[in-house]
Amino acid sequence: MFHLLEKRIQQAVSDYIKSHHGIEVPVALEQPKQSDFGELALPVAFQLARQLKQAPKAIATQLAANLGAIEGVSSLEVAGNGFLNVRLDRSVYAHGILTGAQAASTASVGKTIVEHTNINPNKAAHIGHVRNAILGDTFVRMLRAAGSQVEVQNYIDNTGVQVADVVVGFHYLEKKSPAEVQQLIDAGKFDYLCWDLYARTSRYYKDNPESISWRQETLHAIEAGAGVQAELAHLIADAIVQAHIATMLRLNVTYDVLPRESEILHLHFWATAFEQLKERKAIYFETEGKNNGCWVMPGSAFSDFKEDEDSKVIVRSNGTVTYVGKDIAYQLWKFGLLGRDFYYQPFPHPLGYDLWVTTDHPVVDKAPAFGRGSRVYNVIDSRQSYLQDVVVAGLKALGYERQAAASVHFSYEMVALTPGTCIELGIELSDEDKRRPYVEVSGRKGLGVKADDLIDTLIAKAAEEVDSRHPESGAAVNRRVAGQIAIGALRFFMLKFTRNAIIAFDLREALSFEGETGPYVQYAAVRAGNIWRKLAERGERIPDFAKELDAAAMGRQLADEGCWQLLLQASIVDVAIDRAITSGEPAHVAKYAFQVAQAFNTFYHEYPVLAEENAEKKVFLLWMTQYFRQQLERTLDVLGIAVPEYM
RNA sequence: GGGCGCGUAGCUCAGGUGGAUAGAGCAUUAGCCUUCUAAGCUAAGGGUCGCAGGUUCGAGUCCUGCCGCGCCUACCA
Repeated sequence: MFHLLEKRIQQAVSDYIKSHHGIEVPVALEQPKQSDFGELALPVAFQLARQLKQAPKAIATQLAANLGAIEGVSSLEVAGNGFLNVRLDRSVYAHGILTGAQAASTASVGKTIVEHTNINPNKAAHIGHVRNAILGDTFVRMLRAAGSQVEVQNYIDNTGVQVADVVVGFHYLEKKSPAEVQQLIDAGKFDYLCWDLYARTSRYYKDNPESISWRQETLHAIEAGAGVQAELAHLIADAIVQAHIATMLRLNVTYDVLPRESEILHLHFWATAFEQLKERKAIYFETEGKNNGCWVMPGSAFSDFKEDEDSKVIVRSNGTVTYVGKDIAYQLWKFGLLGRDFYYQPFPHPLGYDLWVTTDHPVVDKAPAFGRGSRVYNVIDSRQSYLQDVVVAGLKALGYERQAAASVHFSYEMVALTPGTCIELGIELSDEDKRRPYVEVSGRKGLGVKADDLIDTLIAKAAEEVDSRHPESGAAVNRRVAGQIAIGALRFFMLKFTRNAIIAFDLREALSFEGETGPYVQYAAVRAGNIWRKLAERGERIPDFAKELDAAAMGRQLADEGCWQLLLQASIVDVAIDRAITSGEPAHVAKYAFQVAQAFNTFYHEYPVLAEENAEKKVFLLWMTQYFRQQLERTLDVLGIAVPEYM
C-alpha cells in the first residue's frame, strides 16, 4: 500500500513539473525524521531551485497550491525552507491494507543465480562460513520475496589443495586405508576429526618442508583420478559435504545444486574456456620474466592502473590451471556461455528438500535446467575481491560486456575473534595477537569456532530459558522451541551487521537474547499470537474485519496518532525489502524487523486489547494485532527465522 | 610502493541518491510484574561524527591532503 502511494505521488509530481516547467527530474521521496512532518517528504523544490532560479520555498508553495488532489493523500504542506510534506488519508490507507491493495511487482525477468557457502570440503564449518551462508541465504529469500526467480548454487572444490592436505594427513601421517577412513566416517563427527587433522598436517609441513611433495603427489593423483589418494579424496570430500549440508540445514539454509570442481575437470570445462580465452586474445603466453612459460592475463585488463601492474597467472608453467581459470569457466557456465553443461543426480542423502549434485556422466533421465542465469551474485569474502575482478575481466575480454556487468561480487568482511573470546575458548594466542582488536579465524591453524559447537551452545542456553519458563510443556516441544530461538539468535546476529563491517565475534554478545536480537523479534510475534490465543480460550467472538471495519471506522480509530504511527511502521515491509535488495544489505531487513518488533511492544503496552470496552475499538485493536503478527512473520521468514509456538 | 575498506556515545554498530533537532542495542542509574507471559516497557546521563582544508543555500554523507587500523597485492584457494 505504501509503495502504491509512493508511486502515485511521484507520478503526479513529475507529471506536473514536466507539463509546467518542461523539466524531467527523478522525484525523490523520503521519510521525514519527525512524524509530525507527515508520512512522506518531497525535497524536489531544492532540486528545481537551481534550474528555475527561484527560491525553494516559492517553488514548493506553487507546487502545493497547483498539484491538485491525489487519491489517498489528504494534504500537502510546505515546511522548512522548501520541503513539501505529504499527509496520507489514514482511512484510505488502512482500508487499502485490509483489502490487499498493492503496487505491481517490479521483479526483474530472467533467472538470478546466487552462489554462496562454498566451503572447502576438508573440515568442519566455522563461524566465517556461517556468515557467508546466512548472508547468501537471506539475500536469496529477499529476492524471492520480491518475486524474482532464483537458483542457489554451492560450489564444491573437492579436488583442491585443502582436500589434498587432509588426504596427506590420513595417508602419509596416519597411514589409514580407505576402508579405515570409511570406518571413521561411519563413527560420526568426521568433520571435527578432519578439522584437527588438517591443522596437524599444516603444522607438519611447516616443521618438515620437504614433505610438501606429498601434497603435489596427492594433487596429481586426484587430478588423474587414480590411486589410493584419489579414492581417499572422494571419500573425505563427499563425507564432509554431507556434514556441511546438514549443518547448514540446521540454520535453515538450503541449496538447489552443488556444482563440483571434479566435474569441471572431467567434463573439460576449462579446455573450452581456455580455447575461447586464447582465441579472443584475453590471455597470452609469457616468454620472459618471472611468469615465463605461463598463460597470463595482463594486469591492465582488471586494474585501472596502467604501468607496472602485475599480470595474473591463469595457467601455470607446468600446464595446470589456477583457481581463477576454473572460476572463469564456471562463471561462463553460469551465464550459459560455455557451450557445455554438467550432468546431474539427486543428492544421495535424504534432506527433506530437493538438492542436486553435478556428475560427469548421465545418471537420471531428467534433471532441472541449471545455469543460464541473467544475473549472478557470488557471495565471497572481501579478501577475494582481487580474484573476482580477474574473473569479471575475463568475461569482458571475451566480449561478454553485459554478463560482466551482471556479475556481482557480493562481498562481505570476515568474522574474527576478540582476544577475550579466544581466551574464553581456550585458544592460545601470541603476545602480538593479544594486543590486536581481533584475531582472524584460520582453518589451517585450527583456530576458530565451529558452527555446530556454536549452534549447540545456543540451543543449550535457549533450552535452559525455555524450560524455566515452561516447565509444564513437554521436553520435545521445549527442545524444538529452543532450537528455533537459537537459530533465530544466530541468524539475526550474523545479519545485524552491514556487509563490510568486520564482525569481532564476541561469544557473550552472540548468546544474548535481549535487545536487538532475533529472540526479541520472535518474542513480539509470539506475544501477538498470545492475544489471539487468549481470545479463543475465553470463547470470544472472532470478528470479521472486512465487514466490521469500513473506511469510516478506520478513520475514527486512526485519529489516534500512536496507532497510526504503529500501523504505518508495520506496513512498509516491502519498502524495507526493496531498499535492502537495491543496496545489497540484508542488514536493512534485520533492522526493520527489530523496529517493527519495537513498535509492536509499544502497542502491546499502550493498548490492552482484550480489556478494551469500546466494541469498535476492540475490533480495530484485534485487527492491528493480527496485522502486526502477519508482518512480523513475513519479515522473519525473509530472515530465515521461525516463529516459535510459545516463548 | 599500489589497490580496497574502516574510523560516529564507555562498548558493539545503524545512519538509501547531500536535507529539518546525529540514532539503536549493550553497559550504567532510577522506576514498572494481582494485568494480553518482564526474552518486555518507561525515563535519565552519555557526541569536536579521526584531523585539516574545500565544494554550496545546506556536509556524518561529496572532493583533496594528512593520521591511525585492517585486508589484498602467489605458478594457494
